[in-house]
Amino acid sequence: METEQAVDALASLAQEHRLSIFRLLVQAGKEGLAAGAIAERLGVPPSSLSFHLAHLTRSGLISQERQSRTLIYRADYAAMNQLVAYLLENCCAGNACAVDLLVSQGACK
Amino acid sequence: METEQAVDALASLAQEHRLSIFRLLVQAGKEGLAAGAIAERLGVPPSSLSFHLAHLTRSGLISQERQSRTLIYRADYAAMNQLVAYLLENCCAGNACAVDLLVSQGACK
DNA sequence: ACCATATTTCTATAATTATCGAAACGTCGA
DNA sequence: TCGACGTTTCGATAATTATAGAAATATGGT
Repeated sequence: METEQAVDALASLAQEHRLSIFRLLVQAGKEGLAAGAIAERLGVPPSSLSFHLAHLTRSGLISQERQSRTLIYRADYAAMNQLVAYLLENCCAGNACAVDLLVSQGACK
Repeated sequence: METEQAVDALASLAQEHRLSIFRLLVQAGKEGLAAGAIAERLGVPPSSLSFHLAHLTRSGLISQERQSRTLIYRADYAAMNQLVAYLLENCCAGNACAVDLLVSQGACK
């Protein structure tokens, strides 16, 4: 992952509503969630939500699929993993590293 | 790490100059770098640089120590690891995870 | 005390981003 | 084909963030 992409992805997550959206979608898993369902849970007006969904989509962290009248959004785990990998590469540089910490904590399974 | 802190840290990194600063400081290690040295390498005017350093400091990702006339900045690895841990907890949720990927790649030692 | 150096804070301005109502668009069912 | 539904796009405005010169602060050397 290149720096510009990383900045885009970070900017997508660096906003309360968008981070909440992303977390919801991660929880929702491969089923994903309709825009309306997200709006309902977060209490964000439709046009504002749409703005944030578009932001996340542009940066590649989520994807969109039309299912008849509703639009289903899903977290893109690969993109998120790439972002985390980028951060780890740029934060480890031979120093103590989050990976060891997380593995020892049994995070992620 | 709480969501508000995570948003702050993400916002700190979601800016070209600040991400560059952070990467430089990670590379520099515990020695750290003086503000002037950073300014020189990045070609950012002093007052702008100061603005970004303050931003990173506020969010806890870097620390400041005065050494006579110069101010030394250092990356705070613990803070960065906490951020990455937050992201992994919120991106894994039982799914394929960056940690395994990175361990198998031998990232971070 | 004074001057030079390193850096910040102040201040104003420009640029970007967020908010959200209203209008438009795509899709379905009658 | 018409109306209802789910959602986006448009457009105008508010809020936040970035930029950088100039002035101020802190420190050390003479």
